[in-house]
Amino acid sequence: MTASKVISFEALRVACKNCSLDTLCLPVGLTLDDVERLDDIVKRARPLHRGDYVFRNGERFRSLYVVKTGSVKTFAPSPEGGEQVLGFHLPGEIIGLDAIEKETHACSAKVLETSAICEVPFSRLEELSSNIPSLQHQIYRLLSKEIGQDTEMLLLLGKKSAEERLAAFLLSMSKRLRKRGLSPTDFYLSMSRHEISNYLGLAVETVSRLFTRFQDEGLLKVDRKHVELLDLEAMETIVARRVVTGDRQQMT
Amino acid sequence: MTASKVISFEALRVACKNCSLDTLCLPVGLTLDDVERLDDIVKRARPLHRGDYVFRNGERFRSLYVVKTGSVKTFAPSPEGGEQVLGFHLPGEIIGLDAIEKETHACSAKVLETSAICEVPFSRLEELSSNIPSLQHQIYRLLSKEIGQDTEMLLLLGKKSAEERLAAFLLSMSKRLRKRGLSPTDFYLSMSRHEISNYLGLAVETVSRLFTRFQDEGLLKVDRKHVELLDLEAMETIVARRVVTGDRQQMT
DNA sequence: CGTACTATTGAGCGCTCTCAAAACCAGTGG
DNA sequence: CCACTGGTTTTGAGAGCGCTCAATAGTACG
Repeated sequence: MTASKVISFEALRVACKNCSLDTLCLPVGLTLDDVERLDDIVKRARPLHRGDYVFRNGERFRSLYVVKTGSVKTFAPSPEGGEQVLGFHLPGEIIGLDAIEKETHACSAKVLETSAICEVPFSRLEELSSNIPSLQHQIYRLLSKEIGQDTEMLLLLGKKSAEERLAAFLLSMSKRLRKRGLSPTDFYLSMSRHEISNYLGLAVETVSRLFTRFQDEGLLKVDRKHVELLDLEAMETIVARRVVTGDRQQMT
Repeated sequence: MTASKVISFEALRVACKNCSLDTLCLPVGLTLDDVERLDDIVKRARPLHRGDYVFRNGERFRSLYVVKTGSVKTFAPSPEGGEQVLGFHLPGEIIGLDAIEKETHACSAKVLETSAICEVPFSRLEELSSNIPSLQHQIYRLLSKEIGQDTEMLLLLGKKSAEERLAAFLLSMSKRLRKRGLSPTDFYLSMSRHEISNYLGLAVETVSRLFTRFQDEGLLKVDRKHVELLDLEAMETIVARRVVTGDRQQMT
């Protein structure tokens, strides 16, 4: 909490000319000067096209990447050619956090549509964070947040039915779009059914059937990649239904 | 990489009188002086008994905790009284990393057997890390590692069969015990079948049946909580078998 | 206007869950 | 020492969810 000119969230957004820098900043604690220094190390967003890689499994880790526009999927290619989709990343979200430890990317990242991606060289970010405590704190928070999200996903995959998984997925998209000022009820999915099903640990056919069923039940309208959520509340109910399957007591 | 007296891994272990400090340190980059300062902020390990809480869901986040001896389970209690087991933590492992962001513990941690737990006040650790770049780096790595582990677990729950899950669980225990210098093939499980099944997203009965089957197949011997792994290689094969279910190609 | 891919729909099967009961274990008090 | 009790673990039988296989429909692109 450096005393000098602490900037507001809005000022911050303006200050971030070339990148979704607000992802890395908190609305408090960073001075305009700090933001400028941060801005300096962020490389200009380069536009990537559908199918382009942001980074590949096995590459040496050098930078974090922030999605500015578009969307990215991360996935772990398995030897036999199959892949496990690990996540979908929307504007404002950071990818590459899992590679810090081993200094090698354990997964690949591919853009799903034409996207602008900012590169943040990690070593320089690290240096900078040594000198700006609130930036350091923000990075700790970011990493911690990622852990929290993984934990939620873990719960989803471990304990929830196909229905609950798809509902949770759609609600997650909805909330993240809302956060970026986009419509939380009317959007296009940039990923295929196959990718969704892979991500959710389901078969493509199951996902397809569920979309149809949700539509029949009036929860949403779906046409190809275009989704319109009609009853967010009902979907919340589906997700919250049962957190744990058949759980009697538990001592310990 | 401060030039002065950089200590070795062994020296480090010796220097850590009251805690598994090596978890927080890297064998390189920290001077003896650094380690002492780190040691100063770590509170003496207090012994907890089976069923005691390290922290509870909803409590304000103040500290990270390092398991020195014994074992801990973390879990997210669900409203209806059920719980979702999030992880089991062995000596040398850190818990609480997911609470940094929200400054509130989103899960609870309970010791499974008599255990010694070190407390590391996070704000002091954070301060210290501002002044010791290599400590900062190590914390980034720790957080990143946690993300990587969650990702692996995610893959496990999303895509693997009951058989593969239990094998992966046992191998994970085995590897972690080996890392601490304990027998990787002969050990006692401090958690109940119920907790294992909950963790793996399976029914208790399924886990029980699998233990029996693994034993029949000569993979292990099991008696109550005592497990003896007889064929680590075969178990590795089971886990690696199929990373992704029914995955044809995938374009994009 | 085909070609290739993606999405949907249908039928059948298998893995894992659920329900139910028995076996086993640990601790308690007679 | 043994019966009693509450708990955990094991074992068995049956059902259902979601997967697999297969075919059809719809869509994008050359």
